[in-house]
Amino acid sequence: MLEELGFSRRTFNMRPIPFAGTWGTSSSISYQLANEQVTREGTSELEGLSKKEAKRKTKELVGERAQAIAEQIVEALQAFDGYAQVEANNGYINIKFDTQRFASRVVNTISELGREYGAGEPKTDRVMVEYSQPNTHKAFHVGHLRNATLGNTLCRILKLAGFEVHKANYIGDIGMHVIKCLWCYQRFHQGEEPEPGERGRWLGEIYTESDQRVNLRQDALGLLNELSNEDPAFVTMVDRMMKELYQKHPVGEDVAYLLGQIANKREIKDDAFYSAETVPTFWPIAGQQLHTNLEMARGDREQHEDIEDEIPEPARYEEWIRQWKSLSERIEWWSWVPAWQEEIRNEFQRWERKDPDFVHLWETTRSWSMDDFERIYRELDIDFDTWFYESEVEESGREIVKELMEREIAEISDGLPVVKIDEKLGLEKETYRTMPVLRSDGTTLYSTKDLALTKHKFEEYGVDRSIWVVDVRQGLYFQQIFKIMELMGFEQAGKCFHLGYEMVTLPGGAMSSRSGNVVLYDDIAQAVLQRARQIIDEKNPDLPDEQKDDIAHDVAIGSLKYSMLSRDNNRVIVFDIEESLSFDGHAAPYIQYAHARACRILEKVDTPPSGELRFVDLTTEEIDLIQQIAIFPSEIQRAADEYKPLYIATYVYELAKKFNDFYRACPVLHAEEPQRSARIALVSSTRQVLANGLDAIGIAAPEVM
RNA sequence: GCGCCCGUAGCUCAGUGGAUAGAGCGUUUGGUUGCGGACCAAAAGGUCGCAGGUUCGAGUCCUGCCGGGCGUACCA
Repeated sequence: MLEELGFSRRTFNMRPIPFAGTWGTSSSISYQLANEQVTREGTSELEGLSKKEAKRKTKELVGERAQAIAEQIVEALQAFDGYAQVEANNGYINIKFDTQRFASRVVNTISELGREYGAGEPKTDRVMVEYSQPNTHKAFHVGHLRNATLGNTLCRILKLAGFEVHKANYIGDIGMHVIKCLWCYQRFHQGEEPEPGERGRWLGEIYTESDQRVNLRQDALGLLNELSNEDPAFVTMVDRMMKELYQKHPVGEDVAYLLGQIANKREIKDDAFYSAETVPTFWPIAGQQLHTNLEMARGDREQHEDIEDEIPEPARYEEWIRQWKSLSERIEWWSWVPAWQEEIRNEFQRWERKDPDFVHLWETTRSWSMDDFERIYRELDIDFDTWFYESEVEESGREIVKELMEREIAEISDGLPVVKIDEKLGLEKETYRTMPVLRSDGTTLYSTKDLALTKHKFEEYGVDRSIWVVDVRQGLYFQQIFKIMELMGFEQAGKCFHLGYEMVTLPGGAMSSRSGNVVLYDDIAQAVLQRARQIIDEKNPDLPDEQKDDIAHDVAIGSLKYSMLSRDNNRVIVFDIEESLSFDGHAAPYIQYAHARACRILEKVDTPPSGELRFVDLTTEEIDLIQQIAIFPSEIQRAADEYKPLYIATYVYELAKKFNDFYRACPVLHAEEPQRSARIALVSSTRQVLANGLDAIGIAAPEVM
């Protein structure tokens, strides 16, 4: 057709018309054609103009020409049948569909396919997705929730898009964290055993305590170092503080060391002290000074005009004092730390030689955590086809290291086997760096086990693609793993993909169980459930209790999941507890509510519409809604192609919004025939797509709420 | 140093090289002789971090800079 008009042949690149209430497709091809014409015809009009003016003129000419060409093409298109209307607008060619015909086609398709609507053609690729990977002996917090939700949703979308999906979990049931936890348990909590149901959480607390014990020195000095660097008042007062310290604790070398390091803002190191009493003795003095400084920061600033800018905000002092207080409770641990670290190393050796008592304790406590995880997955409606365990790949990990050494891919450096990846690849610029594959004492690292597991996945599972849903901070780590697999000659390494996601932080900063700045899944789930239940009691007091519980669960969990999915995965989520308890606006309950509303209408229909549907005099709201339900399958495909559950989270929200617009503007049950039947069918289709869409992101669609 | 990510409305965030950059929260003012008000409408709110470049056309692609976060050999 274009050739007839004297243009060269090309494909029309169509996209939806971006105006509400119109339904069809548009093309900006006229711009491309106009540009070619203008360029070809030369630049006589542009002569003598500055570069900027020439550019502006060109833009103007192209714009005019585009409109002319669009009109020309529209003229030619009028001769064809099948469109309701064709028009040239603002240089674009808009082809509007016959709404009646397309509306009934979309609605009929959905009604035929039902739960299958949105599913893609079966694909040949088998995809393995590894996600969740919680550590036993540690608490499950909202950061883990992001991973589990993202991974599970990705699996659902890939499956719907037509891929054969293999869901894998990889439990961190051994490693330094487990050893630390069990050391602390035996040393300080021997024989204690909480109620079933609380045991997993309790173990997590033991782990935190252990971590605090071992890191006491590091944490205390961390605070002092921060104060040296960021609180000028603290540094100024260091002489007076040292005088006081010297009176209480006259180990001259240590006092001089502290004085020197703080005064010169140099890092204080814990192995530089002669006496283990120095820091614990200094601690109350430092705290006193912090309180004095806080008073000063709060006080009349005019009195300190000379250093006004340098004094930190009172809020910072409050935070420092909070940290100081928390550390004060355990500062007497200082002298124990080296011995404890030694004990933990010994504990690791007990595991290495499979000491029966130790293994027994490990098995028992491990199952406490596993019971918890299984309960949480049930609550979240998240499941797996395969469960891998770190403890199962330790041996094959050692073998793979042996192989790496024999093949000279790995070498000994500083007393431990490492792979110098850049060197092996002949890269000049540092890219993959060096990866240690075993500790110098022979114990296995995370990398040791992951190499073995990856090999296992390649050899035992016939997967074409393998995806790891893991925190983005491990980006370099996975590149290293994949490169090492490549160096070993595994072709599949090219089809490995690390789907990274950013962390979940709290308003007070990054989550850290050691500092107590953490939101546990169980706590937040309970709070959200309670709130959901409370709202249902208000909105729908007559429902039976059991049903209320079910709905509260669907709404609460859905809401939590949605908050994890409605942000792009490479964006940090600042988890706000207040916000997570609000069910208004852009959140899962909004979408679920639309679904419940649709169900309500359908419930009141006595006889379902029969015969051919006639969509006459469609309103803007109806057209927008029909368009939205029509694009569901392509949205699924797009989300699967790009590994972006976010697209579907956004999509279902938009759909709910459009349904609510429709709901307000278009009476259904009170409409006249044939409109009534058509609208009932549209509500039914919309309900189906809402349900399918929510299912794709793992969120329940209750019929009543 | 090197590498990755983020910067869009007061706040939290969407945005597939294409038409007038959109939601939610918050603020102000309204809406049920209609199928559920967990809803809806209106108002106010923008140098899309800055500067170049590519393009007929850039929030979107490229380069440089600024600001923030993260990673960078025996944690996972």
